[in-house]
Amino acid sequence: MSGNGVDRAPASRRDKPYCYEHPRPAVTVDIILFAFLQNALQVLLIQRRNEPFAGRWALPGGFVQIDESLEAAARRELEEETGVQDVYLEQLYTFGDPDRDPRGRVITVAYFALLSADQVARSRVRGGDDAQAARWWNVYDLPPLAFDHDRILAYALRRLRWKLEWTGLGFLLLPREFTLSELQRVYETVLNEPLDKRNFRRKILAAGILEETGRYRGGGHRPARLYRFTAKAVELEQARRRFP
Amino acid sequence: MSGNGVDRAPASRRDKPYCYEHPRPAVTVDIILFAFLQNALQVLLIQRRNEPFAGRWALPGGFVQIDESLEAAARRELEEETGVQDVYLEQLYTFGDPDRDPRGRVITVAYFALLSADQVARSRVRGGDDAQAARWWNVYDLPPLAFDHDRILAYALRRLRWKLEWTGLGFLLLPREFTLSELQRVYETVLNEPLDKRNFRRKILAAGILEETGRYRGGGHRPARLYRFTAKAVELEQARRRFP
DNA sequence: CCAAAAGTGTTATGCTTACACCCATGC
DNA sequence: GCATGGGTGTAAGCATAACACTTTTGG
Repeated sequence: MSGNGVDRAPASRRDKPYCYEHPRPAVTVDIILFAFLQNALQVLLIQRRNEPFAGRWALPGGFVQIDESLEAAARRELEEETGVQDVYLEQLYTFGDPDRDPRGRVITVAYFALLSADQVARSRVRGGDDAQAARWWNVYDLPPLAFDHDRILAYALRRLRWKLEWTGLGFLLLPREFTLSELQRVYETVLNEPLDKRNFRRKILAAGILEETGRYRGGGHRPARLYRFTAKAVELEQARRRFP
Repeated sequence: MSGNGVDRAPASRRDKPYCYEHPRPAVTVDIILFAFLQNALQVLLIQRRNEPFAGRWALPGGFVQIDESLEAAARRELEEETGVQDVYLEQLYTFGDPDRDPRGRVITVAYFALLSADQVARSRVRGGDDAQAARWWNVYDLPPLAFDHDRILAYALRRLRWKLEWTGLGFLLLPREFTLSELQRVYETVLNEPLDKRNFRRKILAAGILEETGRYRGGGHRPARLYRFTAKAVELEQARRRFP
């Protein structure tokens, strides 16, 4: 390994002042932001304003600043895009094929994020500098995507499914208080298969990560008990000797 | 996102000829190479020759070339270090804290690899440019490591354990033909707990990824049947709707 | 009283675990 | 013949999966 320092170039080259002995890739983070809206699993996409892929939809993301961690970069992008903080975030995979971006070598670290319904309500979704528009798309009905973002998204969906099959973290997509039927609908939508009501309830309650609020949601018919997740639910589920 | 091109600087600055508008991190791959030697789970480390951490042991790795994929970089490093090809390789995680390398911003994509006993036998372990020495270390008895490599290694071990708990891929650490007792010893060593012989055999045979060779290994006492893994074993186990 | 969603238990099946003795060989 | 590792089966407990009816409310 050789010198890793940076040299500021003289004023005559101020347009490209960061110089290195060897060529370096650009490093970005891309965020796959899932939310559960209108009874559907949705993902946030932004429409690109510039070439390449102008007009196409893409995952939100941006360059990693030189002095911020990867996760900090992901959180920053996420907040820029939605205004929301304290989002459940998890590193997904790093995509670095040399030709994945026609402008040059760009390595992207993909993060996947789950936005609760409360957070969606508080959020103000907007495009960044490079985008005309930002909106939620149903994951089962997506437009063509820019770059290799279809592949990244497919992978994120696999991971989300795995997560819900093996952990009880589905409540991260719901509001603070929710009914078991709502939670079941989340699982059914993500896993894309129907689940047995009694078995679902037994299993999710046995996990010990939910507690009753004592309140009820009346809505036309028999009121449903409201639950919330316990303070240590996320931690507990993460620790359940699964991976990662 | 702004210009991503590269400018070759004039001859006067030929020492650092690659210039960019914004500062860029260096990107490396690090390999956690596991093998099962002398009845122990071992990992390949190289001793650093240069500062920082001169004399300390570190994971093998190196810079990602500008025109190679991340996995290709990992395979190249692996072959440089060991001379072995066709290794089982899997992306682990990307570590990118700003201060993980005192020389500057270095983001590393960690890959973990499993070397079969045959491959170990064929390999010629040697240090790279930057190393004085390379050798195998028992994972349960490691020296202090350079950078954040202890953290990376701990994570790799967690992943390996998870892999062996949930898949039958332990044979990747053994020679082409092996006995069930040898396979069990691999699992016990990696998981660091004793396993029941009968249950282990039932489970591993039920997975349908092993077949008898018809041959036996005599070694002092009652000869043991030799098994090999089937051609599609790796594929099969990967596909078993687990993650990743 | 009817529509709509909430809520609730039991049984059968398969998987996991625990556990102890005989077998084949080399010396 | 004995020491050493190879090889085998069964029973109990536990988790999963399948399955249908009653309850509560609003209109």
